[in-house]
Order: sequence, then C-alpha cells, then structure tokens
Amino acid sequence: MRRTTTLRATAPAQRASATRPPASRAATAERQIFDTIAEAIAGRRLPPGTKLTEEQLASTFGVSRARIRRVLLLLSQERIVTLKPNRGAYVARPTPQEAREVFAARRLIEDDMAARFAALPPAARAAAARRLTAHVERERAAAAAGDRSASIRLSGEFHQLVGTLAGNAVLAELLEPLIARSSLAIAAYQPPSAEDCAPDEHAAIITALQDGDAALARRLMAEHLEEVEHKLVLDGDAEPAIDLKRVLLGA
Amino acid sequence: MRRTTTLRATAPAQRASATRPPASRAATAERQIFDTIAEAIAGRRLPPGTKLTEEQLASTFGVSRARIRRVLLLLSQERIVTLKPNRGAYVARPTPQEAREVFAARRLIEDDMAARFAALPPAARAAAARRLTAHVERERAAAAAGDRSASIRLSGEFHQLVGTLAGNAVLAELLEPLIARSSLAIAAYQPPSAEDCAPDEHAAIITALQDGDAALARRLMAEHLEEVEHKLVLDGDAEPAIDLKRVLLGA
DNA sequence: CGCGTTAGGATTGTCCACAATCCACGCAGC
DNA sequence: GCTGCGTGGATTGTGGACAATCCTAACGCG
Repeated sequence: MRRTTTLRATAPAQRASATRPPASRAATAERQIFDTIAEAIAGRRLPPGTKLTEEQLASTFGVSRARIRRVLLLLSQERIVTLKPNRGAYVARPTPQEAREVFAARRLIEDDMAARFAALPPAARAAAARRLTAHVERERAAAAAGDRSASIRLSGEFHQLVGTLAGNAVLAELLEPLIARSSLAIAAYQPPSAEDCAPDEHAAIITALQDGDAALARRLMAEHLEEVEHKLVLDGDAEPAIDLKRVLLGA
Repeated sequence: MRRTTTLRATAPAQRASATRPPASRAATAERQIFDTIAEAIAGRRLPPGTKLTEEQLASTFGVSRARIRRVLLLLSQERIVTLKPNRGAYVARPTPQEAREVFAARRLIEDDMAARFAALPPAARAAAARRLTAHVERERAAAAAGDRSASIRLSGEFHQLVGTLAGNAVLAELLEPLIARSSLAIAAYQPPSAEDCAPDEHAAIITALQDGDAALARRLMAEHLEEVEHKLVLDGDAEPAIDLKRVLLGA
C-alpha cells in the first residue's frame, strides 16, 4: 500500500453560524469533512494539483464514498477543487489571470466592508473591534509559536471576520471562497522566500476601523491586499501545453 | 396521480462558456437540468416555497433520482433552493433582510463592472456595446410580444452579460447567483401592480458604457438597481411564526 | 369537543454492487 | 530503439434496493 496523504483530523473552527443545536447529524458530519479538507487546502498542506482519491478520503474519514462525493462536489463549486470527469478530484490550481481577478474581487468587496464596518454605530463598532483584536492576538500567538499552518488559517479568518462583523451576510458569504482561492493562489505563485501576511497590518486596520475612520481603513485594507498580491509571481510561464501549441503554430 | 408541476423543457441559453465540444455527456445533461430549473425559478414560474420533489423532477427529466439530487445540492449552494433535511427541497424564500443585502451586493459589484466596462479599450468596448444592444433588442421583442417569463429572463441576462463583457470572470461568477436571488426577492416582495425592469433603462446604460462615460454609466446602473429594489415591499410582516411568539411573549 | 397517540403512506437518505472510463504498462512491428 | 496498439488494474459514475425519517390522518381517551 502506498503512503496515504496525511489528513490529520484537526477540528477546524465552526464554519458560519451553527443555527440549530442538533441539526441533522449527517449534515454536520459532512460539513466537518468539508471544513477539514478546505482548511487543509487553505493551510497549504494540500498543494495545488494534489489528487484527492475518493476511496482514500472515505477511509480516512470513515464514511462511505457517496458522502465524500458530495463534499467534493461542494468543494468544486467553491473552485477550491477541480473535478475532472472520469478522472477524479484535484486541488485546484488557479491560473495567473484567475488569481488576479480573485484579488480584484477581494479588493472590491473588502473595501466596501471596511467602509461598512467604520460606519457601524459606535457601541457595536467597539464590540466588533474587540473581537478583531482578540483574533489578532491569536494570530500573534500562532506566529510566535512558528505554527505556519495556523498562521495562514487565522490570517484568512481575520478577513472573514471583518466581513461577518461588517453586517452584510451575503457579501460575507461571497468573500469566503475568495479567501480560500487567494490562499490557493499564494500556494501556487508565492516564492518561498516571501513572508506571509503579518499580524501588524491587521492591527493597524483594526485601529482605523475602531476609530470609524473609513477613509483610512479602506486605504489600509487596499494596501494590505495589494501587498499580498504583489508578492506573487504571476507573469511568465504559461501552461507548457499552450506553449507547445504556439511553437508549432509559429514554426 | 396529481397534476405535476409544469416544467417545460425550454432549452435555456447556454450557461457560461462551453469549453469542450464533447465534454462529459452526463455533466452537460446535469447542467441542462440545473439551468432549466434555475431559469424556471428566475422566471417566476416556480414561486418561492414551491416543493421540489425528487421523484417528480426525476420523471420529468427522465433521469435517475441521484442526478436530481446532485442538481438540487448545487441549486442549494446558490441559495436558490433551500434543502431541509429529511423534508426535501423548496424554492428559496429570501428574507427581507437577505433581499436588501443581495441588492447591496449587486450595487457594489455592478458599479465596479460598469466602471470596468467603460474603461475597456475603445475597439473592445464598441464590440461589447454592440452585443449589449443586440441583447436589448431581444428584450424589446419579448416585451412587445407580452412574454413575461422571457422578459424577466432576458433582463437578468442583460446584467450578466455586462458582467461577462466587463472582463472579470470571477466577479461575473459571483454576480450570477445574485441575479437569480434578486429575481426570487422580486417574486416574493414585489406587489403585482408594479411594472418590471424596462428595456429603456438598459438602453440608456448601454449608451453611457459605449461612450466610455464611466461616471454616468455607474450612476445609471446604481439608479436602475435602486429603482428595482424600491419597488419591493420589504418592511412589515415578518414570519407568522415569529409574530406568534412575540404575541405570546408580549401578552 | 379537544388533545395526545399511533399506525399508514410517502419521501428522503444511505449503501452496495456493477458498468463505464481512463491511465500505465508491456508487446509487437518498423 | 522508437512508435503505435492492445490489455490489466484501478478509479470513477450510475442505478437500484433498502433503511430512516417525517407528515397526515384517523382513532381513542380525558
């Protein structure tokens, strides 16, 4: 037997809000599997291109293949996983173009969210800022402990949290897969030398949000996202197959 | 046998781009079913709350229940359909809050798209504007023919087309379910007296886009969306169940 | 007469076995 | 030695059967 891909069952943070206490047992189990895989991908323990065999996942989580199948379908809907017919599921590899577009979409949405957050009534704003501050503390702790995977996850969750607290749930839902796709783009295109997203920038954003300084918050958020994007190497080396075709057509 | 819900098999416009000519036969069949149902919902032939029985859908489309099941899962991901565990699938009924948030998200995204479109290089912009104009012609024809369902569908497709032509595919993907959800909100909250989206407003937007007048295009687009939203009656009458509870608590 | 209870029927959820598809390897032919 | 073509093994896709769940309605009891 070949060495199976490691998928440690770290219980990830609950996704969205758990409305119903009991809910459906099956549905929650499925969500846990979803979150575990999504988190492993976002945390870059499963790099782009990794094959996700149904059987392996089924035995890993101790469930039937049918359930894995549904989870993979859901993951493919978020563009985190690519489903090739009769070939199986693979961790998605965004194209440079797609990566740029994802970041553009994030800038648009998160700019609006920053403005929205800053416009919150003072009391709610203060409470929300406290939650953000507590979150950044956890980011700092993970960074200090050298836990790279946790750092990455928490950094994404920071942005998600800003969106959730900003008060438009629909926009926050749209943001969620974009953050995951960003992480995928980073995994694919960030040179190993570059540092990840520092908690300090997040802290600066919080200060602006807390003060209700919408203009500053938006500027900092935009700069923060641009900085992350600019660390990526998105030019050059297109797909080898395409290159080949061009060579043949050009020759 | 009871009268089955009418789901005429009008072949809807191809969704996104059909990259591969053969592709997977099953996948395309599934997409067709998806599109047919989605279009029936968006066209308000299936109003919010309608029960979507797996068996009925399966026999209607002549496929197995398993495939219907996948389609319903996908539809529920787009928030067009609500999946209640052990209860089945229902056409979603957005809350007033959700409806407002959907329109807010649309304003944000479509404002950006209008700006993007207006900033296109002149040649591409002219070509794109021609496609929009051709589309509005079809809207006019449907309106003149009194085909309400087609009018609604084409009106949604206009916005989708602006997004597609504006050049950010990721944003255009995000917009798609938002348009469907808008249609659902309209079905739920627009009084029967109100008129639908008129093609003339679309034509005015096209002119501004064509001229590269970003400021005007953005303003017209924003006004257009606001007008649609303001026709809805989103205040008052919360869920009856909630009302009951409040009465009991208050009494 | 109203409420709680309990079968009945229908619908959804799950699993399992089989069919279809595809890649990798090996082999003949040039 | 390289190219092209079958064959084997593994993996995915599909259908059908069965189990679990829930609503409806009738029934009996207080």
